[in-house]
Formats: sequence, structure tokens, C-alpha cells
Amino acid sequence: MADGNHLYLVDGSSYIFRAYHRLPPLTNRHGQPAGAVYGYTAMLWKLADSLHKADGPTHMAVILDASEHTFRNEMYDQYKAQRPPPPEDLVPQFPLIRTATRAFSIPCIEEKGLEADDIIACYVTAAKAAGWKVTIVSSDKDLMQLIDDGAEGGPAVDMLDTMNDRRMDRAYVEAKFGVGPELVGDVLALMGDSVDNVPGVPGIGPKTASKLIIEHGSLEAVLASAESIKQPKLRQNLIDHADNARLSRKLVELVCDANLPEPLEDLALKGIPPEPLKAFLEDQGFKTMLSRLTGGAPAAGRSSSGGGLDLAAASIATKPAAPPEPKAITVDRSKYETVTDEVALDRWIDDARTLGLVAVDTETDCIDCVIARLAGISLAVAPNRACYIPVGHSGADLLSEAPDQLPMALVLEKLKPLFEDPAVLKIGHNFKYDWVMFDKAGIDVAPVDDTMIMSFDLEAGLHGHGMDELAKLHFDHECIPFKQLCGTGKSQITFDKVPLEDATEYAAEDADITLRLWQRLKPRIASETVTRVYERVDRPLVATIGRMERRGIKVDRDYLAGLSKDFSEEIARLEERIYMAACGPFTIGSPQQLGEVLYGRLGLKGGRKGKSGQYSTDVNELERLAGEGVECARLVLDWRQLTKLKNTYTDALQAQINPETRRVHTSFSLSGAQTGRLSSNEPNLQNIPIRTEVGRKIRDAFVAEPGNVLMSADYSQIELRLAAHMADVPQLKQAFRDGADIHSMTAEELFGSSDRDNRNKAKTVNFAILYGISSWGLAGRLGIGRDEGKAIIDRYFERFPGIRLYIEQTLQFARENGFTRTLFGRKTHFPNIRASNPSFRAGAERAAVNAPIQGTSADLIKRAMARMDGALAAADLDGVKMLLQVHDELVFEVPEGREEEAAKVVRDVMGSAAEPSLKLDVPLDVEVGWGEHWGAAH
DNA sequence: GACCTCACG
DNA sequence: GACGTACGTGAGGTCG
Repeated sequence: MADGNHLYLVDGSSYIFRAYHRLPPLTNRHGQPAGAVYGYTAMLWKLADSLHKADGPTHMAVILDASEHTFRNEMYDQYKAQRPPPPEDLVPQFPLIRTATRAFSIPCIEEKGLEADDIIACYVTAAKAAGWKVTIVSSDKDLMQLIDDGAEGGPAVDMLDTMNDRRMDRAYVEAKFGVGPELVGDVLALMGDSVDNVPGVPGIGPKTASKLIIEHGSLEAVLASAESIKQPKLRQNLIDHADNARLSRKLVELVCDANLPEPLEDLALKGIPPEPLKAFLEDQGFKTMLSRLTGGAPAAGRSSSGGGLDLAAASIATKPAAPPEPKAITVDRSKYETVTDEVALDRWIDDARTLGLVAVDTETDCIDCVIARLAGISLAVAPNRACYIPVGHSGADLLSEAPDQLPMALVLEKLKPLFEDPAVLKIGHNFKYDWVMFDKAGIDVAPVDDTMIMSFDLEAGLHGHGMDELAKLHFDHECIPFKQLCGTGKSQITFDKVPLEDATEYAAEDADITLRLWQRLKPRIASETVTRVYERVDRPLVATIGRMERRGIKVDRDYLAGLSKDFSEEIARLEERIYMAACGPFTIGSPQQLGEVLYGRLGLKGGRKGKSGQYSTDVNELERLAGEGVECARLVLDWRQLTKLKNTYTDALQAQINPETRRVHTSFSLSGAQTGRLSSNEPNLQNIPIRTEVGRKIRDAFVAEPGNVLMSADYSQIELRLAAHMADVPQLKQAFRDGADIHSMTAEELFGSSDRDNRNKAKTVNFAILYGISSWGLAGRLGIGRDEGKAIIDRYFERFPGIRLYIEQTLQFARENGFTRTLFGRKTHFPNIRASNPSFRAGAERAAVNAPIQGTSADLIKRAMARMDGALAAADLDGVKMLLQVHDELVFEVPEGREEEAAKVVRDVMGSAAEPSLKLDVPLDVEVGWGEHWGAAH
């Protein structure tokens, strides 16, 4: 029902100027100019205040000017031409307007080529059509054209100036201009506007303009009867400048039929979550509003109970973030189109260009994008308006002919300008895959949005981010399962063999759903304050990681084969000895059988484990037995290590070598790890052995191309450094600044000595802190009693009180909000933080303590990665290739002779990754090494 | 597919 | 005092 809906449209751009001129040059906590931001924030606060009052907003948006250049400049090149540049201390405040708006969880809308006034006009038109009341928060006279008293049965449109609480309606307009809103444009055209450089007619000001329009009824009527005007000067001016008057009329005309950047319904106000607002007010140091928000003393003139301000109450109502409520949609697959001729293709491309955005999905014959061949491309421009362009389909079998389709080269040639057009946003789901497919075709797709990453940045920890799962979650819609088209197992066919009708339904649906997900998620990126992490950290990695995956890394197959052979011989020898020691053969790899052998047949004593009632045979147990002199346990440990290395690394890695590139191409997942880390799969190159001597040999198999070396650069102790900064521990921060051995220093603080034993103990304690400590856990690790473990932790907290405070505050925040944030704003959700099961809850608490630290570390290296290719190119080091990321390490292939230069750039980029967003209290040390293989680069 | 084990940061 | 025995991953094995 439209009944009762009331949309508030805030003219943000004009507000900021007024606030700037009205308020003294205040500065915020960081010493930056913030007077205008303060005034703007106060205005939003006032509006938020009216949220629950009669006639208050049910929907709201802030509208901003996106760009200087608009269609009005096309019409008249002098438009706004002599407007002076904004004052120097206002410029840095512009971006903060968006930050402030997001802090209130109010959508912020801007659109290239349109002025804020036009966007407002479009929303007013749409809202009126929907039967909604509208209030424009502005005092711009141009916007007065939109005022409507609803006399003709439609909803009313009025304006509000929060600076003097003035409501402007039709009567106000008539008093001001002498005419109704419908003729305001005509008056303005005659008057002109010196600020916007709208010419108007010389010698005509507001009074004369208004008088002329009242007399003649319209601008055209005034111009038509110009000859008969008595005053000679006025008559001559009207005749001489009639064209200027007509041009001015067009300039003041508001566009009201453009597409809405965000649908009306998405502007619904669902209350204002206090958490982001609090963070913003704190950051800016706006203390009065902060104290009002947190329930402190109300500002003068306000009663804490009487006001409509519900922000404090909202903080009580805050519940841990939950998955979104599904919104019903209708997917009509019969509307999808199969594009097999040029005319149709051109039409789709035109539509995408006009709209300025398009959802894109590729279908291929293989899950590995490095070798996959394109089968087809789907596009979507609006819900249910999607198409599939087959380009690589063949017949279902050798006997059948390939279906009719456009040549791949032609389609790619036509799509290239669209996909590279900076004015058209390309939206994908897991776009890295598609980005690589197009990169292979010589198309550098940009700009992009990725709905998988958007979902991850909004709701990590709440659910997965695959398209099928999100379709179900957001729209209660079941996508066609891939299996249904291609089958499974042996009878599975590749996508290029799927008949076009079926392929179209499946592929176009993917693009369609992607577009709808984008419409739903995009506004939340800003309103839930994950813009920085999305735009500056995660989204840039689509292309960066796409390039890394395409490059792959070279491995020495012969060397691996040699290792495999050595390992199998040793494994065979071990097996014989194990059978001897165990009095007969059994399946060593079966923990169940091994348990029976050790604790049954050999009669050793040990503990049961878990629900399955099975003996535990993990390293800890076997080490214990081996320490007690059980030879069989020692042998099994060796056997396990070698079979692991052989199966997981030496054998598997050889099989992973891409026959075309002769290199190994891992796939990095951008949404795999809840904390924001990357993960690597097929093969996982983030867990190549290094800790043991035998395992380390596998690193030597990773080599550089002839004429190159492998370079490794890793952050030293990054998580401890971040913990020192985030928990604000002076001794730890100083130790890092001094380049001291942090574990020895901790040992000195805790035990008064840093001999080897104490240093090791301190090291364990340091890690325990990062992982969310428990006295039991620490005691278990150190092999000491619970009480002793507790004593050490107490001592740690006593020496480093900031750590205890950090843990308490992090947990409190997580309990209140259901998530934690990194220094860059990345959210990780912990639905179990309030679980009634103490074990679940404790697990969530440990993870919540760790997530901001691990996640900030992940943010940092991602920021470094996003900047790396550009920094290398700028230093004329295009030959240096970033190949791998292993959480705190980056691996490069570097032309021989360029090592020192490359090391410098890499060290600089990694070391300054926090800047300019953050200033860390600890240095980020980067250790760089190189050699002919990975093993030698450390 | 669940479970165990183990490779990495 | 119970809870469980550190955070985050991916992969290969056995077993049902």
C-alpha cells in the first residue's frame, strides 16, 4: 500500500555549501576542517529526529551531484562556467558527506550526467505516481518547480528548510514568485541566475520577471508580445535576448523521466542502527551528538523522554545481524532471448550503454578458467530482461551439427568497447572467473562490481556466497541446477554441448539473478559502511588476482618425480617395519585400524576420543607413545609424513601442471575465509611444506623461468604487530619500533628471563593471545597445570592491560552487534556469539577475538596487492610478476639483475599498505629474499 | 559425505 | 562450575 508513505529527498550538495558558509571553521578530532560536515550531520540528525513524528519520513535518500559535467553543458557551454572553485577547506569535506550519510544508514544517490536537482525531480515524479507524499529538504529555488499541493487528488510535494524549520508549499511559492510552481520555471528563465550562469534577460530581476509572467501567463506569451511592451529598455532587451530566455528556460527545466538509480522501495527507512553512527561521531569528535546518542546528558533544550529521537532506543533494540528476509521475485525464463544475429546483439549492447550497467556471465566448457573455452555469454539489463549469446556451442555428439550462432570473434569484437567503457558498470558474480575469460580474449573489463564479494563484505560468517545460495536466501528462488543441464559423474557433458534453449534459460538466469542481487546489495554497501573494504580492498583484487592466476608458477616436474620415487621407496621400507612391529599387516592409513592395533593388539594405554568412540591417533598421541619408546608409533609418524608429502604434494602437483602453459595455476578464493583472508585451491599453494626439513624439499620444486629468480617478501610478525597497535600495548609497540625480539621481550616481562625455554613459552603465550586465549588451552599447549596456565595469563594481562581491554571490548561489541570489524571496516559475523551452548559460544568468542587481527592483516596485504602491479609498472618493472600470496607473503618472478629494484618497490608497497587510511603505531617490517627456487627465497 | 589427519599462516 | 583443549584454511585418506 502506498498509503502513508512519505519520501524525504535531501539535497545534500546545496546543503553542504550553506552549512559551510553558516558555521565557523571548525576542525574535527584529526585536525581536518569539518564545519560543513558538522552542519550537515546536524541537519541529518534533525531529520532522523522526526522519524517517528506524525508526517515524518518513511523513506529517505540523500541526493548528491556526481560530476561537474552534465547535459546542460552540452546545451550551453557557459553553464556554471564562471562558478568559482569551492573553498580550499571545503573540498576535503565533500567525501565526508557520504561518510556521514552512511553513518546514518541513509542511501546516498548520485548519477553521472545528472545534477542533484534532476535526480530529485525523477524521484518526485516516481513517488507521486506511486501515491507517496514527498518532502524535498532544500531551499533551492529551482526545486520549487516541483512543489504540489495535491489539489488534483494526487499526493502533496513540499519543501523543508531545516535551517529555519520552514515548510514551503504552494502558498509560499505564490508569495515568492507571484505564480504557482508550474510557472516558476518561466520566471526563473527571465531572471537568469548569475551563480549558475543562466543568462536570462538583462535588466530583468525577480520582480519584473514575476510581473511579466503574471501579466502574460507564460514565457512564450511574454516573448510573443515583447513588441508591445511600453518600457523601451525592457522591450529592446526582451527582443534582443529572446533566444537567451528560451535557452534559459531549458536550462532550468528539470529532467524528471530518467531511470531511478535505486528503486523507490529501497529507500525505506528501517531505523538507524546506532553502531555506525556512533563510530562516525567518535571519529569526528562530535561530542554533543555522541553523548545524545549514547544516552548521556541530552543537549540543552531537549528532553530525553519527550523528543521523537529513537536512536538511543534503537541501540537497545539492536539484534545481532541476521540473514536478510527474502523478497519475492518472479523469474520469467520465457522472456530470455537467445541472441544469434547481429541486430539483436547490437540492441542489447545499446541498451546496456544507455543504462550504464549490465550484468554479465560467461559459460565455458571447463571450471578452470585458465584453460576453459568460451561457450557463450549472457547479459542482463533489468529483471527478466536477459539474453544468452552462444559463441562456442557444438553439437551434442560428433554426428550432430553445431547450432546457428554468431562467430566468437565478432561477438567479442562488438562487446569489447562496451566491456571497456568506463561509463558502463559490468556486474558479475565471482567476476574473477569471467574477467580471466575476457582477459584471454584481449578485453580488459572495467569497471566491475562483483555480487559475490559484495555479499561477502556484507555478511561474511552468516552464510555462503554462491549464486544459488544467495538466490534462495534473498529471493526464495531456486536456480536451475547445473547438474540438470550437464548431468554428473561419467555422463557429465560440457556446457557447449547443451542445447541452446536449455543453455539460454540457465545462462540468462544467472545474469538475471546477478543483476537483481546487485540491486539489492549495492545500497547496503554504503549504508552498512563496508564501502572502504569493498572498493579499496576486495574489489580491486578481481583483476589483480585474475592476472596472478593466469600467470601461474613454474614447477620442476622431473624433480618432483624424483622426490615421489624416493618417498615411495622409503614408505615401502617403513610399511614392512610397521607390520613387523605390529605383528601383522593392516591399513596404516586407517585411524580406526591403527587405534585397534596400538591400543588393542599391542595393549598400549591411551584415551578414547569424541562421539565416534574411536581412539585418537593424531600426532600428539603418537608423539607421546613414541616418547615412551613405542617404535611402531615413531614409524607410523614417519610413514604419515611421507605419504602425506607424496599424495598431497609430489604426486598431486605434477598432475596439476597445465599442459598448455606448463605451469601450475591455483585458484584463489576471495570469499573463502570468514576473516577476509584469501584461500587457495586446486591446488592449494598456501600450504606447501616448510616447517620440516623433508617437507621443505618440496619448495625447491617451485622455480623461476630461465633468466629469472623467485622473490619472496613477507611481513614479519604482522599479527602481533597489529595486536600491539589495536590493543595499544606500549611495551610491545616500543619493542617493534626498536626491532627487538618480541618473544624474548615478552619472556622478560612474564618470567624475568628470556632463556630458550622461557622464550618458547612466551611465544606460545603470544600466539594464544591472538587466538583467543583460554587457561585450559594454554595449559594443554605448554604441558602445565590449569592453575599455572591461568597464572601466566593473569600475569600477561597485568603486564599488558591493553590486551585485556581489547578482548573485553571486542567481545562486548560482538555480543551487541553480532559481528566484529577490522581496522579497515571489514565485518565478520558470529551468529554463535550468543549461543546457549557454552561450547559453541566459547568457540565464537575465540574466533571473534582473533578475527579483527587476522582480518586486518588480510586487509593490509590485499591493499598492497591491489597497488603492486601499478607500482611495479611505475618503476619500469613490468617484467616483475606477482605470482602467489600466502597470507603474509607475496611471491614474485623477477628478471635476473632487477632483484634489488624490485625488492625496494615491493618493500615500499607492503610497508605502506595501511596508508593513507591509517597511521599504525608500529612499523610494518618486510623481509625480502630471492633465489632460483622458492626454498631459496626465504 | 562424514570423519580424521595434517600441510600452511 | 561446566564447557573443551587456540584462530583461519584445503586436501587426501578410510569407511559406510
